[in-house]
Amino acid sequence: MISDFLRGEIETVLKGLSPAPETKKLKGLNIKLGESFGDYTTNAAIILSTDMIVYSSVVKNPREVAEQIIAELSKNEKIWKLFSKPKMEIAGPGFINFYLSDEALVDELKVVRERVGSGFDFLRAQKINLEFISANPTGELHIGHGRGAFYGDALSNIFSFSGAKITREYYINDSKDSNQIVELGKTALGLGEQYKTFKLLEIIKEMDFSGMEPKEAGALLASKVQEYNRNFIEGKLGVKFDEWFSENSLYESGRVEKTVKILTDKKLLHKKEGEGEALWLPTSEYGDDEDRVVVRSDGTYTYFLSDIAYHGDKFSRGYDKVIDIWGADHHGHVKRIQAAKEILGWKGELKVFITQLVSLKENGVSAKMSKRAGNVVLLEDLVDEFGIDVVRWFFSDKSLSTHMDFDMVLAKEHSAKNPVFYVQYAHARICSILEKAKGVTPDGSGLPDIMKEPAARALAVKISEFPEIVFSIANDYQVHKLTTYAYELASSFAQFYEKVRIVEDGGYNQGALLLAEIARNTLAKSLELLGISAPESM
RNA sequence: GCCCUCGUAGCUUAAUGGAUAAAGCAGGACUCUUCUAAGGUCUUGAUGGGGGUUCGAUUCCCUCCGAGGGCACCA
Repeated sequence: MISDFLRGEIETVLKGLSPAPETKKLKGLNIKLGESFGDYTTNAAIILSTDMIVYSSVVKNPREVAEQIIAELSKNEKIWKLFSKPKMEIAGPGFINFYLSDEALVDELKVVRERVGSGFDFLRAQKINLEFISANPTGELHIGHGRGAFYGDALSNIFSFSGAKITREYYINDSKDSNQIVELGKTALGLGEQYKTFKLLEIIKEMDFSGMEPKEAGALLASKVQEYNRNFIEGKLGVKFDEWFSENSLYESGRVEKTVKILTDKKLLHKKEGEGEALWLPTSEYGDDEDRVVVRSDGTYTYFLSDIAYHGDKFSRGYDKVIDIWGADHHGHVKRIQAAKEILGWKGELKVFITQLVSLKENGVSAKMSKRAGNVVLLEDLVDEFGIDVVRWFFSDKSLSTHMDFDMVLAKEHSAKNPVFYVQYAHARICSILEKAKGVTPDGSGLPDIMKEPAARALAVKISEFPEIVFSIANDYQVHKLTTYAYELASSFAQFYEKVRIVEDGGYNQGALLLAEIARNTLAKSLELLGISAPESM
């Protein structure tokens, strides 16, 4: 990647300066992709300038420092080839802007072309487990689940595409002894109201619970609900999992029991004065607000205990990284599970991402969305109403921490002119053009020529950003950057399309044809990673 | 009361501490004899209030105001 290479070279130059900047300062070094300020831009001279002024006997301003950096970089043959001297400019308070040479841009295009097919190796050999959705088997998925679902799916795709070995996992809270299963059973038997929804009643109607205890009825109903949810997730949402992990299996396999034994053997559990026979794990010594009960006074196990057993199981499978994507209502669990990891010394990294809830607006008034109240908006209804592509885009173009306002009225208006159609339309357009040029294999010789056209060059630059975007997301998990990128890429193509004719009288503009093809493939890959279809005609 | 998020244009959202705060929708004005006008061009319009750190703050810190979520021997 060019920005990566550039960063390395600039750091080398900076470290070679006298006096050398503090490491702290180097952390503020930026290499940014830009449009109005060069293809790449850096603040190297600015972050340094205060040091220079303080330490050097000769006072220098950032622009002077920038000149010095450019002079050093110019001695580097590779840099020279990439940018060439007149293409490094000082601007503003001392930013250095780099303009790629056309040759370098063409080379980069060819790299992207190949990588779109083969993938990257940013996360090569990393084993990562991603657990997401994990909706309770007590009801259908609501729109809040959509965030974790689409985010987790796209992030998994991007990790895989970056060379990691991914396990997508779904945890099923089907422990037979849990209160929620018992409550579900009561509802099944007509003895309770918990989790009662229209759909649940429909399912109950088709089943026979006669003669069952609440516990049994609940377990049976939960398995039915789970089956329904799984079909929905795999079918309508198009989200696939490698592992559907049952909480109950942890009990059946003795994993939970074993966890208690480990904790007991290590003398990690304790009773509390005046708090009965309950056994506590001292999570407060590891950052949690208070200690947590793992074995209740009556000897039964808490959810936290099975969760420890579950995470212990995940880590025992040898992942470099274990990622949990939880809803905002679980944020209070983050500290305790992190504490459990410290206490038990699991090897590897544990990351927990919290997806903020989706709030519902009706006629401008915010309404609550609670699974147990009647006021639920089901994800399935949303998908049926707007289509999976629109819903995925709508959910994926926002950062996870955004408190998303879902206004049904606005969404309906929005869907007609949704950005996702714009992106898909650009893809379909290119396909249509390429169809006309079927049988023509552009050899790439026309590429340097077409770079002289600003709109073509701008498109090429946008395409060359693709590796940077993937790399960036693989490292900071900000999936929404990909929707932004896909839109910008589509927009760059639309502008290119206005300016450059690809199919000409009796022939083709070879450079433009190849550029369009690369744009198409990059666009298709971006959509694929997001789990959104790339239609060939619209 | 404590903890976690969030507050940016009329609306929905962007912006690893950087240059003129960026898009879409909505509003206004143009643009098809041309490979898909679901397109292109131009335009109106914003960082909740107050302090602080910094050469530079939407971003970091403090405080106030407002919104959502969580504070079980439920899951």
